[in-house]
Amino acid sequence: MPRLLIVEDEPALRRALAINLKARRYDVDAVGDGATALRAAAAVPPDLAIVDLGLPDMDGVDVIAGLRGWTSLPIIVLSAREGQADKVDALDAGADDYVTKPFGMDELLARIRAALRRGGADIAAEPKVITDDFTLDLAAKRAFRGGEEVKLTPTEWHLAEALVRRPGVLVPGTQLLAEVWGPKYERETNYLRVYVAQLRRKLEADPSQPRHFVTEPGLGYRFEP
Amino acid sequence: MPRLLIVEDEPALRRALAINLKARRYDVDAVGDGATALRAAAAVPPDLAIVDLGLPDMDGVDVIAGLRGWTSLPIIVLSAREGQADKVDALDAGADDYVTKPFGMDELLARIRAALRRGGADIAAEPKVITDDFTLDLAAKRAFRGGEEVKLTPTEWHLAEALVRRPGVLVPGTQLLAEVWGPKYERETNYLRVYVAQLRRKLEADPSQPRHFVTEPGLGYRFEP
DNA sequence: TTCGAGCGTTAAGAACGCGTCAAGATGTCG
DNA sequence: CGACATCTTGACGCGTTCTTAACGCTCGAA
Repeated sequence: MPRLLIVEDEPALRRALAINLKARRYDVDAVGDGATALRAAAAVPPDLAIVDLGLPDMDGVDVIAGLRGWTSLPIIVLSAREGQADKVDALDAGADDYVTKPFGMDELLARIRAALRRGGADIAAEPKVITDDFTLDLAAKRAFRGGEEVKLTPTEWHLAEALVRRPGVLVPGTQLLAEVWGPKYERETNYLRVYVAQLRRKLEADPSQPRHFVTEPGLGYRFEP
Repeated sequence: MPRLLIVEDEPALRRALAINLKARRYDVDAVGDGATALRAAAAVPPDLAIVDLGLPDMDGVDVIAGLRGWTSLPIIVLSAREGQADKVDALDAGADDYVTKPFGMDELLARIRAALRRGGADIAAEPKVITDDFTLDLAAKRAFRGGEEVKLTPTEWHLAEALVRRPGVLVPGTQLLAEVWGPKYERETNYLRVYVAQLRRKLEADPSQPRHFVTEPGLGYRFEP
């Protein structure tokens, strides 16, 4: 499930948000001030941050800027301030969305979904990848084919995720190698051949004629949903 | 400058928006109903769409869904409706942001900047090249002609990209050779003849009378959208 | 008309990338 | 320590793609 970081100084609202979002099965991390927020985000990068503009220790805009310095995760701003100028400042500092208090939980949830969706983290929100032949539950790390569970090794999972994350898109071999084995392995095309073959053997209905893990000769591999 | 598509039925607001955004140097396309919007977007894919929910001919949510069917461009929704349910519906249909009327132009501009920033205005709508005869999806590395997918080899892709990246511009043969095969191959005009012919055979409706990959005798080649 | 230059077409061998298999190396758990 | 799973590495065959060369065509100039 996507990991959310809530930065809200008012304890009542912080708890309410945390409970509501946890009920929606999000992984929630809730902190009360900007410094703690930046530290928490650095320790375990969340998939999305919800930041209150009115914080005790620093301006919310600075928190946004601090996050934007090193990550591109979606940021939703909460604020009681009605002013246009605040909105503009926050958005230009790098926020992705701005919600004015009081707000409804439904709206916030919808905006979270929208932000995660375009952030690409939405695979986490809907962590089940389903095809005609097999199903991958990325969150639970379980794979099924024809009702039977199939066991994938860690490397196989890593490779499968790298492909499944961009459905229909061609991923160059070098990029897959860098993502799964590290940048130094970009030339070890052997690894790809071996592990793609194993994925196909375990997941495809007919491994010799793969329908979902497709080779684009000379270019890379593609996952077809 | 990024291209914006405005879908707003009220003429006064439509004009006001268009004027304001044009003053900000955006390329603006303003239409008054959903059907025209979908047609305009298909003709010239914009970098961002601003959609009013209350349209005369169809629900704004359907416009959003219609756009989402084939493109991932950022969509900002305008609405006078205060209801939570409308926001949730629009966001879940694929909208990226929701602005309630009345709104300030500064806020809208800030939200446009935020949407373009994360959409990566360049990659969002750019990598699809569409002609009467074929479609190239440069990001996904897929080519279609008449609904059927066509396979291009690595070199063919490379050459196609070099031409398609500069629509309507004449590219000298030496430049193409240098870009695809390397500076040392600038005299191997053979390669060009062979591979341009293959591109035409795979993509043009009538390869013997090419309409999109045009030869400029003595000069080079040109891609006509 | 003849000639030559530039372009389109075709075909063949060479080179490359991919799938496959299998054995050795490494790691993990009882 | 041993058993087992996983990862790494090398080698081979096969199909595709690239490279290269030759030929025919058109068009403008001599």
